[in-house]
Amino acid sequence: MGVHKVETLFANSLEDSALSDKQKAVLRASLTLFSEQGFDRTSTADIAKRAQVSEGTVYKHFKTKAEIRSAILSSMGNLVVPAAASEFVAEIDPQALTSLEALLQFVVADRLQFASDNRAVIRVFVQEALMQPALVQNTAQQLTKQFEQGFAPRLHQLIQAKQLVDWPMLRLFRTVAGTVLSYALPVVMLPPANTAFDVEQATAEIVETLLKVLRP
Amino acid sequence: MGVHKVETLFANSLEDSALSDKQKAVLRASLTLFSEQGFDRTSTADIAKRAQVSEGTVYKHFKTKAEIRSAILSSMGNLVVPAAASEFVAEIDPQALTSLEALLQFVVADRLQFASDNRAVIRVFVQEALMQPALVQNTAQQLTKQFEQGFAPRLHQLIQAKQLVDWPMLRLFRTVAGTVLSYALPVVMLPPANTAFDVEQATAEIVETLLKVLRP
DNA sequence: CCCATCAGTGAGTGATGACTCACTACAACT
DNA sequence: AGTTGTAGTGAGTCATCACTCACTGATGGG
Repeated sequence: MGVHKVETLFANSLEDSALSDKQKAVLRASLTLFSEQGFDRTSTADIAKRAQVSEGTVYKHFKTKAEIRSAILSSMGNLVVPAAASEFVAEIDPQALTSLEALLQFVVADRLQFASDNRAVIRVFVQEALMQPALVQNTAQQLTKQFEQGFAPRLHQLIQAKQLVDWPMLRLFRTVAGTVLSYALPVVMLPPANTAFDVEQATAEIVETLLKVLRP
Repeated sequence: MGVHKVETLFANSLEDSALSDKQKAVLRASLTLFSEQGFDRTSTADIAKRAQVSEGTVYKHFKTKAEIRSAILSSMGNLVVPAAASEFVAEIDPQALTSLEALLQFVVADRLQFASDNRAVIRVFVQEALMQPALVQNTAQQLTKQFEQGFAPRLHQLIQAKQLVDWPMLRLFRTVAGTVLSYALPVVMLPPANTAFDVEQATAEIVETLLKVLRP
């Protein structure tokens, strides 16, 4: 199923960028702390401590604390999300094309796994999105583009094959996203300990539900 | 449809409590600022300024800044949510019982209106919920209780009348909540200017979608 | 009329936290 | 060996912010 941990993609994307080990440690520590306590409640001293680095080092590469957040979020918004999405689109099993059920099966399982793997980053993202509408809009646009290129054509095929109800793309997207969200949200919001989450079972339930709606 | 603005219920609930006009102004200003900039980025000086009050006055009634937030959130969690919810349950048109469609129509329109009316408070709540899992769990419990008392019986009736698919209550809840969320989320996350939101049309679409899933 | 009470004031305080800078260690090149 | 460049250090600075307190003015009861 490929790499789904944004942390991993993030780390990989840092290998290329000429950052020293300590700088990477700073970014990793920041991501952890931001997701645990929030950006504002994380001091640069905290970051330095967690990264086992002096506070000066934190500022050697990043001019401000906000720049650290930017590094994480832009990596997320402009690099990781599209990367994950296109990887994801590219990965779609060609045979998944043939049946609505197989397509849903794949998409739903994939996104649930994504949500469950990336609690931390999602939390940072949501937190920031609440204060920066532009961030929401950018990401929405990115996703829309990916969706229109990767998905819409396949959906049109399914509609023509009378396997999929003939609704506007936005409505199809909403239906799937909403149902997936209703399972993913508790996983992201609650501590992992409280949520014994069975991706397979959830997927089965969601797909069953969606098939009822999405068949013509 | 009764009062749905949490701000209004909140204000009403303050009328009773023996707070002076200035104290109420403090709470109102705090709510606005918290929802606009977040709790951490709002200074007590900001609050005082917005409430047209000296900083000392802010601390006359509330011992700490966190106490202001508590006043807002607990009012939300322990008072307003149940109040709104039970008001809401009590309001359900008896005739709505007879048909699944009428019930959905009412519930969906009501919750959409709620989301659209209460962007500000919802944002404060989500922001805080990200850092306090306990808050999520408390609210979830409150809602569950209300749901089980107010809704579950009616749903059981509909199931027995073969009007509603025989799924566990949690799954029924998820289905409805997920679909409503897929319409409500953009409204809450994006600035109102960008979202010309037509509750009626959205309701119609959601109900149509839900009927497809929820019929046996 | 005087005193007590109390909401309200705003200058002040101590702590915190983002950011700086003079310095060190070390590697690479001449 | 000497020079230069670069990553890293951590004590120090300055602004901000949550919170305090000595004071004021208005209200009302005796």
